Parts: sequence; C-alpha cells; structure tokens
Amino acid sequence: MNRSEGISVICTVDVVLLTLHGGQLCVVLLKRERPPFQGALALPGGYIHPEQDQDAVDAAARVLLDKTGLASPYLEQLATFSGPGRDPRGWSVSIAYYALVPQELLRRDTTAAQVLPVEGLPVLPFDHGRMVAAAVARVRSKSQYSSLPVHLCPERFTLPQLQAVYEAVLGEPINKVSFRRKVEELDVLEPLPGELEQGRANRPAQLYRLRPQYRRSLSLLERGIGARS
Amino acid sequence: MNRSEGISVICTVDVVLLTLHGGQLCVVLLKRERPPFQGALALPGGYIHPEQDQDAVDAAARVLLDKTGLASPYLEQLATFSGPGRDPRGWSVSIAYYALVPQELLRRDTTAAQVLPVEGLPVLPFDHGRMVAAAVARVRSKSQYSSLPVHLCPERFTLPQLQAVYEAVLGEPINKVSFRRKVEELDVLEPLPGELEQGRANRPAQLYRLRPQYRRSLSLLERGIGARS
DNA sequence: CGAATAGTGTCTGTTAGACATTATCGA
DNA sequence: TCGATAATGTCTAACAGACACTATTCG
Repeated sequence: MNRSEGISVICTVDVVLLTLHGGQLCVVLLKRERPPFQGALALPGGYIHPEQDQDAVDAAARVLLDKTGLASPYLEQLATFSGPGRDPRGWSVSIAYYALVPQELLRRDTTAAQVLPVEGLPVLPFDHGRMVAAAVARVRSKSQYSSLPVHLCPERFTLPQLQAVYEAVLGEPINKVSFRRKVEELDVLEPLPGELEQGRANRPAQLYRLRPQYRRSLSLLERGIGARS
Repeated sequence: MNRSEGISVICTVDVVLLTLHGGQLCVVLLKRERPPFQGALALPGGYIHPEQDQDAVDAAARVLLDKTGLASPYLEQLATFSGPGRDPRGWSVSIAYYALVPQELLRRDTTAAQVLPVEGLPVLPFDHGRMVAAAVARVRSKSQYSSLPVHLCPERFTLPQLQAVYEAVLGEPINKVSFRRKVEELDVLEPLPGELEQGRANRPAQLYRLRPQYRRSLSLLERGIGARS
C-alpha cells in the first residue's frame, strides 16, 4: 500500500441545489464552461482546493457561492460517488451535497442557470442524474418527519404556504388539522405578532418565521407528518 | 481551476464494523501495522486502489476482507470525512462505511482485532471517534423503523432473541406485543417449519431466518418500532 | 406439578384524519 | 351580504402499549 495509490484519484464536490418553482421541486443546473461536457447542463461542482478549503463542506459552499452567488443556504452532505467511469478524466470521487433555497433568493442571478423540475430531467453528464435522484429521495424522506422544507420558504410565510410546500415536496395532500398539530409539535416557528398576510378576499393568515436557532439545524418528530387528505 | 488541485488529496476508506457482544453494541478495532499512529487501535481502513476498485464500496469491502476476513456483511456508506488536519500525511478524504456482523462470524479471526463497546471508547486516531459516533447514531436511528438489526443476528434466530438485539441497539426495553406486530409488518422473516429452539426449561421458541431477498436491503416502516416496556 | 418463557387475546389511552363550525377579510 | 380561506373544535377509527391468559418445555 504505497502512497502513489492515493495520487491518481480526482477529488471534487457537487451540489444538488433544490428549490420550489410553480409548485414543483426543481433543481438548478448550470451550463458547463469547460470540458468535459462543455456546454452541457450539469450540477454546480468543482475541485476541492486543499490550500483554501478546511473541509469538503467548505468546498461545496465555495463552489455554490462562486457559481450561483448564494451565500449560506441550508447545505448538507448527501453521499459520495466514485469510480473509474463517472468522469472521463479518470478514477474520481465526488462528495455530493444538497442545498435548499427559497425561490426568491434565486431571482437575482439568472445568468446561465436553469431551474428544471426534478421529474423528467434530461440525461445529465457524469452521474449527476443519480445525485439528483438521491437528493430528491433524501429530501422527501426527511420531509416526512422534520422541519426541512421550511428552508424552501421565504423568511416570512404563513402556515397554509408551508403546508403547500410540504405537499409539493411529498407529492400528496396533507390533512390540515394534523399538519398544524405537527408543526406546533416541531416547535421551530414563531408567529410575527400582529403581522398578517393582507390583500386577499378572505381571512388573513398569520405570518411566521423560523426561530433563529433552527437556521442551520432541523427539528425531528417521532411519528412523522401524516400524509393523505 | 487547474488539474493539479485534485492531485494532493489523499483518498481512503474506513469501515466502522459493528457487532453485538455481551448485550452491548461494539466496534471492531485493529492495531495499526504502519505509521501514522502505528500500534494504535483504529478502524480498518486503507487507500482506494484505482487500478482494482470499481467503486469506494468495493474498496471498503476489499479492506474489510483483507483485514478481518469478513466476506460480505451488510455494508453501507456512512459519510465522508475530510480536511487538512484529520490525517498527518496531508489534506485527506475518507469515505466511511459501516458494516454489521453477527458476533458468531467474528470468532474465526481474533488475531489483532479488539471488540470494544461503543460507549466509553478510548481516544481514537484520525477522526475515527467521530466516525464511530456517526455510525452508532445512524444504526440507532435506522433501527427505530427498519429491519437493520436483523443483520446483527445469526442466520437462524428466535423472535425473543431479535427483540433483545433491538433493545441492545436502541438502549431501551420494547413492548413485546408491539414488537411482534411490527416484525410481522416488516415482512422480512420466514419461520423455519418445525424448527424450534430446544434445550431450555420452557416453551421452545420458533426459529426464523431472513428472507433471502432482504440479505442486502432493508424493509422500512411508516410508524417506527415502538420503544418503552 | 412448578418454574420459566413463548406466544396470543383483549382492553384502553393516544393519535391521526374527517368533518363541521366559527372568524375575518375583500368585493 | 356573499364568497373565500384561515383557524379551531370535535368526533371517530386506527394504533400502540398494558395486562392477562394459554402453551409447552425441563426438572
């Protein structure tokens, strides 16, 4: 086991950046500026820079900032993909992360970014298709028993809006009474006193925001947020 | 972003091999034969060998076979650990896996292996302590709603034995009636017709085995295996 | 037969979902 | 006042845990 064996492995990070658009879970893809797959749509990604990155998550955050301008979204390690065939440059390892951003934060830079629904994506280069599938599965799974989808909402939002986000992610309707019981149980939201969503021809909804201490962490439930009706 | 940036990263795999011993969840540690940390107890691990490994999980299985003789236990990716400080040889990436084996399969080679309870471990080299903690958390979490602990049982086992395994992993007693209902719901076991556990001064228990199609996969529950009495 | 544990039937408190009712806005 | 949706009260069915009872072995 000599040292040279470690040297020929290419080390990169890729980020599956997810958002909600038109009631659908979407992924942000960028047009690749360099080979391989120059010009193709792919996940934002890049080499680890050992001289500046303290960690792979650092590299993922740097890549995300450089390529999309997003500063500090919810970012979590997904899985690591590896093998001789996934990158034409050689045996490679890519540590994949997923990030969630509210739709509003994306508006700013629409440079070469495409926001596409995760269902019915075109074939993606490398194994980015598998990465997206893994990220979607992870987000769906975690959304069943945690506050994860809150990170797809803007800073201030109503409970009906949040329920619609959960329903879009899970792909099925949720019972309103159960949903509200579970959100209360999660205990991650605080109402903004006196702030109501105005302007519609019905009773205005209370606005909430995520409690600051949950900006980077999740709250979990034992029994899961029920689906159906 | 030139190609040289990928070259200085060391790529390894490590395996958190877990088993049950004396009613406690234990990890298998080996005495390191080479520097760094020569002579210290650490997780089985090693470099990725790009010329022979088709994937990181291949590398993990190879390392496990080479160092412990275990052929094909339940093996799953855990997380990837990285950074400049975790390995004194330089900026490194280690893709960590966890494996579960029944106690019986370990007996064969007790060469330089130590089986230690996961609670109260000594300080481990690299970030192996964090890896063990992450693996234990993952196994506890998955055991709440899946058939994962079955892989800690021998090939033939009784339901009371399986319940004891769940209780050891989760660290709390489980209601017998609920547990049996849940195991039936999981639908991963089949009784061995006519085979009972003999030799004790009570009613003999039915022997079961894992259905072959679940050798490498898990069955999940929506509501979780209840804990408490 | 008695001790011990396997395995099952059944009761009850808790929880999730269905439904109904009230509240509050704009038009 | 009406239409629409928010927010909440309440009923019911499903489920988990508690308890008790039967089954089957050894000594």
